[in-house]
Amino acid sequence: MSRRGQPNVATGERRQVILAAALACFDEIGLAATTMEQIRDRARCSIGSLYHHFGSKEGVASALFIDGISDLNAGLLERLDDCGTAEDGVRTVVLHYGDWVTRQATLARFLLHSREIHFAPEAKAELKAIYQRHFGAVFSWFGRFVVRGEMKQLPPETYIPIISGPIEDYARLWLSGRTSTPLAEVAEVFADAAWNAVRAR
Amino acid sequence: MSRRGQPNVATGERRQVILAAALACFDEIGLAATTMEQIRDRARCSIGSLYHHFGSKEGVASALFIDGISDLNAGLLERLDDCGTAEDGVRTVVLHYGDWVTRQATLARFLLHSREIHFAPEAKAELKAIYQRHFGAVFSWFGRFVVRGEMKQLPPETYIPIISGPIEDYARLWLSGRTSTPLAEVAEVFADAAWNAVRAR
Amino acid sequence: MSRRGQPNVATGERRQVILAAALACFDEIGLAATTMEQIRDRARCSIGSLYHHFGSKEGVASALFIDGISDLNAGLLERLDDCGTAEDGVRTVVLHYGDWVTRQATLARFLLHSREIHFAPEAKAELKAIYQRHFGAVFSWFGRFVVRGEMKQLPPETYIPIISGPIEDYARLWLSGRTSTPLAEVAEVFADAAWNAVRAR
Amino acid sequence: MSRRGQPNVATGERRQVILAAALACFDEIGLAATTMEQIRDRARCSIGSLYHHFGSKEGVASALFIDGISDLNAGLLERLDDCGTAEDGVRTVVLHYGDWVTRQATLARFLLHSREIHFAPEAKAELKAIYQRHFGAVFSWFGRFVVRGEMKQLPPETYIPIISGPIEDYARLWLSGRTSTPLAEVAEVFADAAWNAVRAR
DNA sequence: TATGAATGAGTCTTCATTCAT
DNA sequence: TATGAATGAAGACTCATTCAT
Repeated sequence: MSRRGQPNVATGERRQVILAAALACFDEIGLAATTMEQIRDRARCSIGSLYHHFGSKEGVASALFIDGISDLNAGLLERLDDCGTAEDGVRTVVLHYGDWVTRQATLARFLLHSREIHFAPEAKAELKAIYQRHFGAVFSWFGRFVVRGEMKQLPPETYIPIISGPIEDYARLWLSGRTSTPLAEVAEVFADAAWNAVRAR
Repeated sequence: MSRRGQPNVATGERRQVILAAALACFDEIGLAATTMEQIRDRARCSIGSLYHHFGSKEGVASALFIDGISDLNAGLLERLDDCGTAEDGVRTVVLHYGDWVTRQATLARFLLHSREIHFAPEAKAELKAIYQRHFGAVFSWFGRFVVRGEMKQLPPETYIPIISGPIEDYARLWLSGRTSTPLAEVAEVFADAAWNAVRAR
Repeated sequence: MSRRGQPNVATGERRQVILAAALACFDEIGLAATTMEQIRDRARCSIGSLYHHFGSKEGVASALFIDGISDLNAGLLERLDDCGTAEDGVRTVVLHYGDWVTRQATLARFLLHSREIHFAPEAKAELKAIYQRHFGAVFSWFGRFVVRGEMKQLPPETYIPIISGPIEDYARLWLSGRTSTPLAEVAEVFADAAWNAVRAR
Repeated sequence: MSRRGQPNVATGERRQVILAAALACFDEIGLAATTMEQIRDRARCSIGSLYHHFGSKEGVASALFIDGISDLNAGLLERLDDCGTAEDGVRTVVLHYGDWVTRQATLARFLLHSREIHFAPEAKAELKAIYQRHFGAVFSWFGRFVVRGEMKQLPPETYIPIISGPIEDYARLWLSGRTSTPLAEVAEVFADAAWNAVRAR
């Protein structure tokens, strides 16, 4: 039984309420500094309920992280489906990231600080699988354009930093409140830069 | 020789010994999970000495962070002094970051996770001053090239993400061990991409 | 039976056990010098239980103080109910104090050193309310005798020191072991002195 | 060499500065909560100096207490010298206490909470000697009036509580700020009460 | 499934005291 | 006499987790 998409509404709702409460706490107080008691207060449930649904504090953080990453990834693949050209694809990667971070600012802030989370082996494995599936699909989508000579041939590990690095960096800036210009307003600049950096000449 | 047979370290040296010990602990165990006891064991000093020099655990982390950022910044300004062209400057920003991260991998890993640190108001103010001074100098260095039309005119907040974002993103990857290709080997790729993204055409 | 074979005490009972243990410790070791560990050892409960019930060391002391004062006050009002004359009332104030201190010597010793306790604002407010209610009742009881001219008209704040001061002073002496003559044996002397000091002539 | 009255002016001054600083700290922060560091800050001297003069924190408190008690006692004996009648003597005991507490309010507050001090055996012995000498002199002064039948014959331990208890009780009240009527204004009332309580009829 | 009182190992931090200079 | 950096034992308190109901 997978964690997501189960029809058990009551349970699923309780789960979501807890995750939302935890996210708010992690964001305001920090992951390490947040206590289960604080999550419980915010979720208006019992300590027992927390442990029933997530097993541990780390379990809450893992679930939040995995749900978040899955949503972010799924959205990209969906939009990539409608793209026809390399430029379209590259710009979509950048713009989708900008859109998603704007819509899910708090969750995005949490995802960007994942290194604080001590994932259990199980969660680690699940994450690895998710990443492999996702980046497999993305690379397979872009591969043909490199083959056709429409995109530069670069060391494989550098494509993602070059395309997503700038907007991700700006997202950190914006999410931490150190800049007031909305992501949406500058996303096109990063899309341009990304395409300029990887297009073949 | 001091009471328990340890060499009587000069004050400044003692400070450095503690910071090095703390960095090693934060890196291996994580900031939140590291205890003052562990730092003390590693620094071979007393708990009292730790508190005498840094006041609190957060004080140790703050000092480490400020020292690190200052070193990184100072190095860049020094190298920028020898640059004559815009391209030279842009490439130097990227390459210096790559060099520094390679040389100071552990410290770099720590700096990249600054959000875990709960800076005291004082430390916050000091950091702000450091950033303002540094970025003031950097922007003033590059400003003339934008004026002369040798670099694109972009929203000011986007230059740093566009130029440094990719190598920073790759640095995260490399520092976390998720790629084995050394930073030095791909740094030129990011330098090219950065210059391509900001040069005027 | 609970986990470690201790009888599963009712919540109220557990509270009382802790308070009794704390009182014994405070008396033997001193408030400041008593550690929570010592209280726990004596109460045969966990540290967590201590904090669950009282929140802090100061919380234990406050509760002990408030419970004690309440018991002392309640006893006086009860006995005052049965008094018909001013002399009866004045003597009862003195004698009840003597009786109570004799019966509750340890608790009395603790109450007489209240200034060591750092009450939280909440506890302070509760205490103030208790005092106001109590002294309001006592003054209202005695008021008619002053009006009728059976007791001297004195500055209001001096009645309590004049009536209770001597026996309280002696109680300090006796409780600290600096005199061996029991309170009960000299209480009548203080009752006489009190009545002599406030009766109208 | 006794602690008081030495002609070494410089040293004596430093001693007084420290004692004054300590008194202020004890009064504001509480004896147990005051740290040597706080005393040092207030006395503007070094930690080493503190230990040189008083040996320990408890040593500071003891010296303060002994100096205070000695001053209070000496003043009474001086004034008693000028008294001719029993009534004069009894009233003087009460009024001198009131005067002294008014003049030395902070010191008085400290003396009234002596139970917090953990005197060293030496200090304990010194104190005991001081008390014996003082109360010996006082009792010897009053003794003749009891013999002559001018004062009531009471259990010896009850004289002091009866005579001094009320004003001491009021002093506690006033020193703690729970009454605004100055001691001086009500001292006569307590003098009257004391004389009424012990005069022979 | 839900509840929340109880647990206790583990932290950070304090602070009286020492002693080489 | 004076200084103050260094020491480390000791304490208050936290909080993830358990489990009987």
